[in-house]
Amino acid sequence: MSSRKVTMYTIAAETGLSIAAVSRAFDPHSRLKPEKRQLILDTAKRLGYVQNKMASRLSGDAMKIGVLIYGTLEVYYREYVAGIRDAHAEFVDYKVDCDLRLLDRSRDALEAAYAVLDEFIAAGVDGVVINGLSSSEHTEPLRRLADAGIPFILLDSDVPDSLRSGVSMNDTATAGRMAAQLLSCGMAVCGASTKKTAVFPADAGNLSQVSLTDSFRAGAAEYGLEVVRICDTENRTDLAEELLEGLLADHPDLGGIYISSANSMPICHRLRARGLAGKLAVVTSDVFDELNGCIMDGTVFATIYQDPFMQARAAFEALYRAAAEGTPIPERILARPQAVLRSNLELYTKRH
Amino acid sequence: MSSRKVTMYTIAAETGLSIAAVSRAFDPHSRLKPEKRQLILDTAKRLGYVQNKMASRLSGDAMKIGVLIYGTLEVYYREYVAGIRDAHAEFVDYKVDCDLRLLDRSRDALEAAYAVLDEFIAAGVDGVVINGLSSSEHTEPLRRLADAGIPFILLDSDVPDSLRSGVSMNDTATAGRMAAQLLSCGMAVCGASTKKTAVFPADAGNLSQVSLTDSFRAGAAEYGLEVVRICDTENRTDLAEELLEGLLADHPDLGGIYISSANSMPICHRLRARGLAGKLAVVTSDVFDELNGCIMDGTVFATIYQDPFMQARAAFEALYRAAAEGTPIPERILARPQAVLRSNLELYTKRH
DNA sequence: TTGTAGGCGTTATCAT
DNA sequence: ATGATAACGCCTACAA
Repeated sequence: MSSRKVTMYTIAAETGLSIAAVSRAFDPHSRLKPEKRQLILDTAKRLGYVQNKMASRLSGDAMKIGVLIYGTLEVYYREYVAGIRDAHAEFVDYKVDCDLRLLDRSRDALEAAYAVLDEFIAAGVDGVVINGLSSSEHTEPLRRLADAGIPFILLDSDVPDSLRSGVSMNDTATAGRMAAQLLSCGMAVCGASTKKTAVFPADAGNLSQVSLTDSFRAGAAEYGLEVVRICDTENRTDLAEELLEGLLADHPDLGGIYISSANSMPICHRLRARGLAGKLAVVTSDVFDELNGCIMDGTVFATIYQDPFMQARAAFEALYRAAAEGTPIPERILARPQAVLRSNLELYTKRH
Repeated sequence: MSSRKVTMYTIAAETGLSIAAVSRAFDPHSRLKPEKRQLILDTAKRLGYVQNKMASRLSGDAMKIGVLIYGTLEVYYREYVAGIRDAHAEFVDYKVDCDLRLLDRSRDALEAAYAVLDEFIAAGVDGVVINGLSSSEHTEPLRRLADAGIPFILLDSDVPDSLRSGVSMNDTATAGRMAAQLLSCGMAVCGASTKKTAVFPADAGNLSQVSLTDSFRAGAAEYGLEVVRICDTENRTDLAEELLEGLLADHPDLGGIYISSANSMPICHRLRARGLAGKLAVVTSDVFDELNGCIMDGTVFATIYQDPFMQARAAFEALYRAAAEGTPIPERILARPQAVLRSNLELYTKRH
């Protein structure tokens, strides 16, 4: 079939120039007489030459990407870890190392997390992925990375003034609207008597949560729902229950609830205890073992999967390409939120 | 920072053996004194050695994967092409070539498609992806590939007795159940007066369509729907319309329709013309430009995206890994069907 | 500015 | 059975 694979040598032979000249022609930083460069680039195009990044990385220096996950619960950050490992596996042959640090808020102090960032700086990593430092109080330590010239991507939620290179997160603008439409469906199925709904965000200090609440509001208007209350749970289990009780007392005819955080279990339990499971439509976020039963028995009508696996995977990949190929880091990498109902839950409970 | 990266040379130095011996130790086909091999494998594990497939492919022979798409409409196979190109791009550095042949049923004869397969055999490709030859009448030409010892994966639908290595398709068992649940939601939202539904499969000779119909039936039972008719459209536009008229004549109180093929436009047009748009719940398959308007205006309540991009991508990847790394080809590669409603349609109408 | 030569990690071809 | 050694495709000092 046709001729041999066209390499730099093919071009060198064609043009009568040296292999080094050909190599330099493709490196903008390298100096080469413009006419020679042009000749090389032209014949390269004519011959259909494609650079083999494999070979080029082979002789290049190894690089390292640091990952800091400062998580809350293992079930939540497990997918992040899986996504990072997957991306690393894809690029490991290109001589990328991955320094993955897993800290748990319940055991490890915030200082430990900051210390990891400093270690990354000291080690001279080529990029960093960070999850769990998503509020403006962490701006200063994050900026130290930026000051050191190390690009970093925040995972899950943004801190715009941290000078991060980008964010990899769920498409919250769409997810909230999906939640509204699904909730309206669930309410129709439940036979809710009103269009009254309420939202339970995790924490008003988290920009993703704010965006979800906002886009849910927009979706509610579009699908004819009324939003009677926003119940900020401050990430506390007890507060979530308390707020639910107050909500139901004030609105006994409530038709639906959207829980934008992963703090849905206490609410589901209260609803069951009060015999309201299935009488009220509930839309939640994320997929995790504890929630599955609620979806199967109808306590929860639908949940929105935020694809943390892809979020993490894409963040790592962007940093690798930036370091290895000079590709600019996109400011926003958005994962596609997916509707999970009883009929397709099974596809989200097992490994990829 | 530990020591340097551990390579085969590290192991050779550690064990005092030659680099060649180390290389052989990892190749089962290569002969080497068992004790030496064991020593090498042990120290490799101890040192945390990981093989660099990049370097190994560098010195290895180039390979080629053939792709035959015998499609119906550009909008349908465009995603297949994109998925193939994406996979090829990921592995191009590993010296894989991709011979992509695009035929169109409306222009190219079946013989042309068969001829492509023979060309692949003659060229000695290392694997083939095939779409559009998904009925048992094509068994014989497909077997010629198998006889030549060339592994191949069918895309979209299976022909079990073709001796294919595997199939890459949508998870039809789940998709049908999703369709049923979504249809029941849509019917609740529409305020349908009955639970009567009907299915419009493409073609009873296509196993994927059969599976979708079956799983829809199962889902219908689960969600309390009645299936009053299966309308086999035989892939014909005119027949679809005709069957719809007959269906509505017999069941004027029909509540919902599930169209498992991509032949949904004629039905949508008829429904609109009869003023039934939005009065009846409709669940369709796939995402393509023409359908978007129907989703936005409520003629179609939901559609099920079958992720042809991933189907193609995964097929190519499986063949590459089989040829390059000896990984066994999974018999079934299943893409995750996704629910697309008005609120998230936008995420499916633009490029990845 | 340009060319030569060595190295990156592995496999394959020769000898031995 | 085993060990040198030459590719593989590219980059980069180093030299000219």
